[in-house]
Amino acid sequence: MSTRSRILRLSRYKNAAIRLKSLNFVKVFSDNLGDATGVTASQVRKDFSIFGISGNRRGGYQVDELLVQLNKVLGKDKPQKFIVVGVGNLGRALINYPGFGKSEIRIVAGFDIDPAKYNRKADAPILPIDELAGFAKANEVELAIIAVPDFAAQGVFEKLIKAGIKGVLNFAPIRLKSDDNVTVHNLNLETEFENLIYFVNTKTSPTE
Amino acid sequence: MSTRSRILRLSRYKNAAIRLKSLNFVKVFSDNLGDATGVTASQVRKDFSIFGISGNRRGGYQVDELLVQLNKVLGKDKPQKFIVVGVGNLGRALINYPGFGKSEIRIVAGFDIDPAKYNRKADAPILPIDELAGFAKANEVELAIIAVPDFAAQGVFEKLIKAGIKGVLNFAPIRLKSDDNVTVHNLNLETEFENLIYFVNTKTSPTE
DNA sequence: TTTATTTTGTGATTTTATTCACGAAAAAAC
DNA sequence: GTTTTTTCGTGAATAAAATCACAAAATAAA
Ligand SMILES: NC(=O)c1ccc[n+]([C@@H]2O[C@H](COP(=O)([O-])OP(=O)(O)OC[C@H]3O[C@@H](n4cnc5c(N)ncnc54)[C@H](O)[C@@H]3O)[C@@H](O)[C@H]2O)c1
Ligand SMILES: NC(=O)c1ccc[n+]([C@@H]2O[C@H](COP(=O)([O-])OP(=O)(O)OC[C@H]3O[C@@H](n4cnc5c(N)ncnc54)[C@H](O)[C@@H]3O)[C@@H](O)[C@H]2O)c1
Repeated sequence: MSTRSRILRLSRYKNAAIRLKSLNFVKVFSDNLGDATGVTASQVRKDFSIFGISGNRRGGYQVDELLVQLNKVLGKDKPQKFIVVGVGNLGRALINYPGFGKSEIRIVAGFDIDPAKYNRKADAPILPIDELAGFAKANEVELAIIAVPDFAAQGVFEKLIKAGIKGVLNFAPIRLKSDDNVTVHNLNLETEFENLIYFVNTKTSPTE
Repeated sequence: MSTRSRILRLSRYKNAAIRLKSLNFVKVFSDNLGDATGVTASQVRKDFSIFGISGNRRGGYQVDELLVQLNKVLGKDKPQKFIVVGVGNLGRALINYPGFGKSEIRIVAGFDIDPAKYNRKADAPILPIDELAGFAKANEVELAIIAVPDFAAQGVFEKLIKAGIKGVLNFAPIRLKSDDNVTVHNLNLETEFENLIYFVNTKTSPTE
């Protein structure tokens, strides 16, 4: 019923709806959302139908109402707290990114092993890794981002599990395995680069 | 024949093969690669079969030979030059990432509108955006990364097209459209966060 | 009010992707 | 040298995803 790509599409519909709302749309049609996200109108309707999101025949979807429903499905009707482990180039970019603020994503702390990174005064404090479990429990955080080097990722993952973390977004280029207790999404940027390279090379290749 | 997710899998097989090679494996089986990447062995063999990558019955695949073939399919048998537009938090993280060096991905320059970012002396110089077209043509770069704020992304995209860029990896949270001349991969990190939130929330939800 | 038009919602159909299953080849064991 | 074991390669079968197509509802027009 709920596959990864279907949920990714719902997020995109939500983003498209936000954009259309900012252009003063009051209602949108499946056709608009399809155009904005690059899928067919019936794909949009089928996705909505599966989550019980309904509109009005001939009237489309009320943007405000649609956003409420999408946010509800996506679990974004309440703030979601994340911690970041590894405050290097990437970790810092995520912590400093103000765009998450607009959404309900809150990065509440960073953890590192390098004392030079510590900063207890920042909005999202940067703390020693030893304080991870205590912080996560005290603040009821169950989502984490791994942004440490590949060789450190498995160890950090195990610490996160012990700290009661339930979901991990892993940027290190190794595959961490999900299990019943912890959902892991591995996001390998290098793989995304390679994918682009492939499609550019095959399209421009003079042999076809 | 060649779909996006199939190519993503090939990249993962390649990464797995590199890791197994570093563990002194000389040959690998479809079963090993499946385990390492989270797919079935027959998926691995089918993917290989589609690209004419073959091994030996009972002997599996010679790691070195496999890597040569995978790199060839993926277009990674030669260095691939990228430029980054927008040298902010994310752009800087990408430019400074040494991990791309090991692979054949080379970020050869950054471009920005903020003079405070310029630095002609760096290995990958940071240059004014006006020099983009000249640089891209002089250095035969056809791949680019967009790491500017959302409102600037469409404008930058059009400049990249004029500069003869053929492939774009877009980190700004708006959907840029590919056409026959330019391949675009939109990578929305917020969407990835939302996806994780959904799966964690639905799994831990006490209602099911 | 009646008729025409538009757009949803969803089963039926088609397309695409994955897995199954087994013959053939290669290596190992006997 | 023969038999057994293992693993590939791939066509056939199954499963999953996307699209089609159309009745039903809602609105607008007449
Ligand atoms: N920067 C990029 O653009 C980029 C691109 C692709 C992939 N990645 C991946 O993302 C991850 C982070 O990359 P980065 O460029 O930010 O690396 P980085 O080296 O800049 O930062 C890593 C940080 O992790 C900290 N660290 C190391 N071991 C730790 C541990 N055991 N516990 C807590 N903290 C620890 C280090 O002190 C450092 O601050 C890496 O796995 C990298 O391969 C990064
Ligand atoms: N930082 C993150 O973790 C993160 C997370 C999700 C999405 N993103 C997206 O990635 C993009 C970059 O994010 P960031 O945090 O690095 O932003 P940033 O504000 O730190 O940097 C943006 C850079 O782009 C430059 N710029 C602005 N307009 C430009 C133009 N027309 N031409 C050239 N350069 C221009 C700015 O001078 C700045 O250096 C944004 O679209 C953001 O939404 C970032």
